Amino acid sequence: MRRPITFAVEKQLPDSLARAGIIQTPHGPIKTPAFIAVATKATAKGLQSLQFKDLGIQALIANAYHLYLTPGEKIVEETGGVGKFMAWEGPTMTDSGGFQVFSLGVGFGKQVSKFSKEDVPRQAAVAVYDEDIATEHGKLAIVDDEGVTFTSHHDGTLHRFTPERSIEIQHALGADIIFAFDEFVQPTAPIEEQRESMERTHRWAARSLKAHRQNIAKNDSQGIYGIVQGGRYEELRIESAKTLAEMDFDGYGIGGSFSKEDILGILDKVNRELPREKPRHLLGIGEPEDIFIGTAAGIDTFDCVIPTRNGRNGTVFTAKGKMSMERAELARDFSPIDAACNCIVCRTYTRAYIHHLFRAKEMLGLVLASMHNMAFLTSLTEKVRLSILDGTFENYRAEFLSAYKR
RNA sequence: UCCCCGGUGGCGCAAUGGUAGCGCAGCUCGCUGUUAACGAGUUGGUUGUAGGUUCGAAUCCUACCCGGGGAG
Repeated sequence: MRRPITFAVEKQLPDSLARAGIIQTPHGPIKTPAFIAVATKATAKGLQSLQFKDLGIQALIANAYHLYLTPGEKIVEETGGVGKFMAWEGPTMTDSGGFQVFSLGVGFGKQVSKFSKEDVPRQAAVAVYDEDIATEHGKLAIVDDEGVTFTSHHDGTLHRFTPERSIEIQHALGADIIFAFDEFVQPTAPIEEQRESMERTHRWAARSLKAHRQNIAKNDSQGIYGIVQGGRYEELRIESAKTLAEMDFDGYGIGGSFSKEDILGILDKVNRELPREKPRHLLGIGEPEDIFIGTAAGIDTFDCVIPTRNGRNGTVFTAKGKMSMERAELARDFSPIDAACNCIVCRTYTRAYIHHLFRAKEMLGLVLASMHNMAFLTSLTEKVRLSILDGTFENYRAEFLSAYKR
């Protein structure tokens, strides 16, 4: 039986895990390494579907939790799936909602970060079921082995996700690639807590996989990725990768928490445990430096909110590093955002104009910055891909990073 | 001409006797499986002018200047 999602490695670098390949989906190919645009609520904030191709977007990732709450997965299903819903013909993914249930439930207002930071107060990163803390601000997320009960961040209503329910929702949403329902705990959680959470994630992975394979029609049109957890602990990460590798997923997501410093060290060890012939997706990470680190460690696809979020918030990427479009010195800068960039924004508008739009709080500024950032990340990832294909990856990496350091 | 109200950092305001705060603007920074067009930090003031009362004045008194309103 031919699976809906297949992966072919075109080129594997000899002394590295870096590789270039093609993921085939029912809605077309994804040439990897690839930067997947985040479209949580069926919109890549600020960008029109019509523009996606021009911005180098190959595929999108939407979110089961958000679309379940609004507008509801049934409505998306009735329109023909999340891609159709948002007028996008290409490949799509959906995240399972595991991350959101925690970060929006108990964690809301508590400054949850995937990255461990020393200055975050201990209780600030609580991401799991402390009922006292939860009810303190009316939020709730209680985990049991069956699933998780939580309140909607919209109206406080009570909901329950199980691995089976998450898969059912993702079936309705109809993306080409769906993700197993996983659990997320704070990066600073002690190893015992991480282990417990990881083992629960493994059980949920098996159930997610089973729920998917049992639905013949959906199994025929959608692929499913398992999610590696284990926090910042190398032994847990490796164990998680080994455990999931034995399950017959169509690909693997690397989720959860890292500290920026040890992401590389852990990542390539994790990927060595995963089946070479299956695609690997690094969930939610995608600063330019991360693309190189991830690729070198064997990651095939990335997704990240950073191009659109930073764009909306006035920060743009350039070959020489990040830059705030609101800086006073740009008032009379009539050059493009990035002279080395040939995206439509850089070919059309000046820094002075976009600076003005931000100062004037005109929404076009947010849109243009988001467009450029998206084009920057997809183009960077494509260049990474080409450099792998022609064997110049390490050169390109060194060249880019030396110019990029700000 | 007289009467009333008001003059506080770029703008809008607060502080009525104890040595001036806030919002916005400005400046800078941060955002990594998006409740985020968000969040954080920060520079600016001899309080219209000149005197006086007081241990001490943005606050009270006098004069003048400026703005707004009213009377004539």
